[in-house]
Amino acid sequence: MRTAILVVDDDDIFNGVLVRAFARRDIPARGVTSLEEARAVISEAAPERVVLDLNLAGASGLTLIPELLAARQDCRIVVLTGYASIATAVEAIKLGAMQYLAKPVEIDAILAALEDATPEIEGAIAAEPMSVSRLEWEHIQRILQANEGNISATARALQMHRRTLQRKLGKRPPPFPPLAGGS
Amino acid sequence: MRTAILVVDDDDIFNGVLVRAFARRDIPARGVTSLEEARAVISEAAPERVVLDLNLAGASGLTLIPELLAARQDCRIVVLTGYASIATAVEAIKLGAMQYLAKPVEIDAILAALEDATPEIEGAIAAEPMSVSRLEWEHIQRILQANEGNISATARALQMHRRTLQRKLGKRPPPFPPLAGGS
DNA sequence: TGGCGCTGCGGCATAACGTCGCACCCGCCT
DNA sequence: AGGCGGGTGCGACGTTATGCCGCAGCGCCA
Repeated sequence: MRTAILVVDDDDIFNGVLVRAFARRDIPARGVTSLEEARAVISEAAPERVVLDLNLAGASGLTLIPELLAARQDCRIVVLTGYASIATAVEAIKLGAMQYLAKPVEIDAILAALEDATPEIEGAIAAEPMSVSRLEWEHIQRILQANEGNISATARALQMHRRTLQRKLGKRPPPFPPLAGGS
Repeated sequence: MRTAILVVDDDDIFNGVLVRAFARRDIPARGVTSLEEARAVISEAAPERVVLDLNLAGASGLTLIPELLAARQDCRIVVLTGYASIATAVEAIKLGAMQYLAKPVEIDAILAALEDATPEIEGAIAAEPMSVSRLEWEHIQRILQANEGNISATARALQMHRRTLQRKLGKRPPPFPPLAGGS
C-alpha cells in the first residue's frame, strides 16, 4: 500500500486545492505548510510521493529533497513553484527530484509527473529566445544560487544595487516564453 | 591525462570563440558543429568534458548525452543553449548533464561548471558574473544578429518595445565584464 | 557587550521605459 | 501614379524603475 501524497506548500489556499483535488480522485494526500511540519511527517512515516513547493516562507524547499530521499530512497518528488527558474530546476533535479513544474499547472500534470518516470528524450526545442526580462531573472537566480541565497553578495557580484535586487526578487518572475509544463 | 574539451555547437562563431577562449587558458579543446562530427570524435576518443549546444541545425543535442555517457561514464557534460527552457533543462540534467546554462554566458561559468564536480560553491563565486546590463546587451546583439539587423523584428522576438530597443541600441555597450572575445 | 554583516523597507530625485504620434523611405501591387 | 504595408528615427509625456540615502532588527563572534 502506498502512503499518502505529501503536499508541502506554504500557500494555504493552493495547498488545500491540491489536497482536495487529490482527494476527489481517491488519492490520499496530506498537506503541510512548513519545513518543520514536513520533517515531522517524514520522520513519522516517510512518504512515497511528494509535491514540493520551493518558496516556503523564505526557506528553500530544496533542502528537503535530500532528507526525503534519505528517509525513503524510492521517494518520488515533484517540485512545483511559482518562481520557476532554470537554476533551481537544475538544482532540484540534481538533488533527485523527478520533475520540476512551474505554477500554474494542472493537477493532471502533477499526477502524471508523479506516476510517470519516463522522460521523453525527444524534447522539442524552444522556438523563441528568452525575453530580456526573463533572461535577467534567470541570470539573477543563477548567481543567487551560486551565492547560497546571499542577497548582498549577489548584488555585489552583479554590480547591482542591493535595493534594486531586493525589489526584483520581490516581484514575480517574468513570463516564460516557451513551453512550461510539457514534458 | 585529460582529453581535449569537446565543443559541440553549430554556431561557428560562438564555437570558435569558445575553443579559442579555452586555448588561451591552455586548455585543449576541439570544436565540432554537427551531431555526426561529434559522434565521430566520440567513437574515436571519448571526451572527458563536453560543452553541448542544444540547437544543432534542428536536431536536439539532448540525444547526444546518453551516447556520451555510454562512451565514457565519467564524461562531464555542460549543456549550453540560446533557447533555454525549464523543460529542456530538466531533461538534460535527468539525462546526466552536469549543468545547464543559457547563452550568453561567461567562459568562466562554463569552466566552473565543467570543473566543479563537487558542489563546492566557493570556486564558482570567484569568477565575476556578467552584470545584468552586459548580459542584456549580449543577448540583444545575438537576437539582432539572428534577425539580420531588423530592429522591429528583434523587438518583437524579445517582447520589448521597439522604442526601448532603439534607445538601448543608441547607447554604448555596458561596461566591460570579464568576458573574453566579444562573441 | 559592541562591532559587523545581512536583511527588509520607507522616501526621494533621477533615469529609464511604454506609449502615442509623426515624417520619411522603400518595395510591392493594381 | 497612387495606395499599402513595413521599417526607421525621433519627439513628447506620463508612469515605473532605479540609485542612493537612512533606519531598525537580527544573528554571529570576539
